[in-house]
Amino acid sequence: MKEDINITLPDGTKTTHPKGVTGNEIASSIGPGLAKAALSIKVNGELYDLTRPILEDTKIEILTDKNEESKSLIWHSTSHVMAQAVQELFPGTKVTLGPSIADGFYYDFDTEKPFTTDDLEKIEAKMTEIISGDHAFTRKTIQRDDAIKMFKEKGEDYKLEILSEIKDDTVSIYTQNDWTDLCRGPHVPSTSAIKSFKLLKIAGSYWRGDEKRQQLQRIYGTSYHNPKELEQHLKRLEEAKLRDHRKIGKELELFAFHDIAPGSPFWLPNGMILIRELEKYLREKLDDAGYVEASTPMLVKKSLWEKSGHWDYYRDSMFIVDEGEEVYALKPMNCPESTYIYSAKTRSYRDLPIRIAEIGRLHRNEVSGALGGLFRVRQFTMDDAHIYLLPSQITEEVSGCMKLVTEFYSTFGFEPKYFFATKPDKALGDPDLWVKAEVALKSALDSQNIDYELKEKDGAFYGPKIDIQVKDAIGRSWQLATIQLDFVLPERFELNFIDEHDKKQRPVMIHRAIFGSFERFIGVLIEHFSGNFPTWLAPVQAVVIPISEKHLEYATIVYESLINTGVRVNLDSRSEKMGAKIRESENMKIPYMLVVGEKEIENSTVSVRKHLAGDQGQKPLEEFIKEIREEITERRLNNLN
RNA sequence: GCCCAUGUAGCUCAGUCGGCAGAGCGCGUCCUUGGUAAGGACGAGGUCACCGGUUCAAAUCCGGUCGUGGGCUCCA
Repeated sequence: MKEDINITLPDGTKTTHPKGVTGNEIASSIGPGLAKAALSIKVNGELYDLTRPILEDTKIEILTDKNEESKSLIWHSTSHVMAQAVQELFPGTKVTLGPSIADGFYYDFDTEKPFTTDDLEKIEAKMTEIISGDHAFTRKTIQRDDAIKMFKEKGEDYKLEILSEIKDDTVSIYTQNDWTDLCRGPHVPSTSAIKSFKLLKIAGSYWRGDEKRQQLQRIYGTSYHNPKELEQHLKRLEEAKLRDHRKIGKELELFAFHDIAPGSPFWLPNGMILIRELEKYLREKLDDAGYVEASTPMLVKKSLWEKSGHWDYYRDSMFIVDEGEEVYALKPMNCPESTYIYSAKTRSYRDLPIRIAEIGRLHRNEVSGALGGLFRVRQFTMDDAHIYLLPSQITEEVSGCMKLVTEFYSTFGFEPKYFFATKPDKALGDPDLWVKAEVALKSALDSQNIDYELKEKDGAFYGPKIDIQVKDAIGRSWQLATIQLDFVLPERFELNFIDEHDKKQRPVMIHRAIFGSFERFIGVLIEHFSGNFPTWLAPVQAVVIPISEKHLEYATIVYESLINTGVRVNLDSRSEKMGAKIRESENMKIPYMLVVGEKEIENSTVSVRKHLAGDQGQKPLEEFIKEIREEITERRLNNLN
């Protein structure tokens, strides 16, 4: 006789089922509607196939397409269908890995001939055919040795490599429509759960992500149970494209790239305004936070890089200038040179912490395939700072850095998220100092009640760090700021200070950046704001639009009063119709358009039109000036995004 | 760096089978003087990324170089 097991439903209801009951059976016992909608079952927190027997007392949850988690099942299942389609269409193709990812799935194939865009259509057609067959995904547990035999017969070398790494005696395989893959699962019950899918792109990849190993062909796709969701997903991709900083940067004349300097932006006057405003804001903040500013040479002898260790580990990414007698290199980082500012004179413990900021232009010879718009460049400007301090000052100083970062980000509407990375296996520096520093960093986080994620062993070899990510207006995360402790550089450059007993001691060093690089940060800002910058950042803050030539005189008065109060304003005196001028100003995303005609001259007013918000009506000129000045000075967000 | 795609006017892009280089926007000149997202006419503007090959003939086909875009760390 079969024994019974107790199943607890999410609402707390307890039911009894025979041992070996499946998710399908439980769902049916609850209701036919649920049985039909069910995609998977969560057993003690682990996802199971609906056909997999449950063997012990447990809490369960039946998942339908309403649950986010079930999406990854659909994606993963679709990747199997795609792999089947590919192998049917292109015999001889070997399968490798095909996981679900953030918004879909991919599968990597080893194939003689790379796929083309036309192939994608063929593969999609074949997949549609397979899916319409309503084939069940069936799980089978088999002996590892049997699996090895099976995949050997199929010539699936990559699966054999995976099998050789699995230590269990048994492995699971999944079959749909006579096509079988080694897979941990779980899967949706049947291909019919895949209601809509799309293959998105073909890309190259490497087996195990290792460029020294076999080059593979990767196909990305996504799929949904609800066709509407696919539509929404594709729409989101379109929207992200509209925000692309490369597109907006061109339209708003912020920067340009030229073949003559791959990976290095040419900053156009409008983009330069962004840089200047950010620098200005940064410097205000740094002054308040007790920083001093320095500037170090861009081109230095290689002996510096030998001393810092970069020559051994970083040389491939450095631009080297060999002018005959001496080899120089363009600095890829500011830190080694910063130590020369510190050691320019004897430091007392009373002087610490010393906070040295540097807006430093750096060059890194990134491989050509890594470049991308402002996000990955060869020349960039870092908002760097190096803080020299006593070990006992770590908590307070790191707290200060985090406060600075948080304040900074709030100005842009970014929510920071913190990551605490601890000592990696390969680490240099005094182990005692590592322990103390990690405790100090943790207490800095705790003292400010900051939620953070622990990234164990993810610190730099020279010290633990706190990384800070922000989420932008459409929910994407960006890693921008970092606060890193360094025990190695002070050692290498023999930095010291005189302590209260007149003894030389070694300081600790903090590297910190708030927005990382101006280039990347501006790229993120462009996409975050969709180019609709808050007024304080907008390259042109207002444009005066006279209705006709008759109003040009008054328009000039308006224009000059704004100029005189420091507003970046244009006067559009062309003989165009007002509608055309407004259209162009809207396209250039200028925050304020000031229309002036007969009525405005009579009343000494301006008609204010706000970007994306439309006509705001008349307002005395003085009032408008006061308001825009306030908005700019307070660096207010405009909430247009 | 590697795989795929791609490069035509300042910008966005057409260019079929290899047969005289195109459009819209922008720019210049002139006309027009207007009330909240494009007024009109005329005109200038090209080493079809670069180098080589095939051909009577190349933007178009082939090879190479350079640039750009996507991907190459989401673990059966």
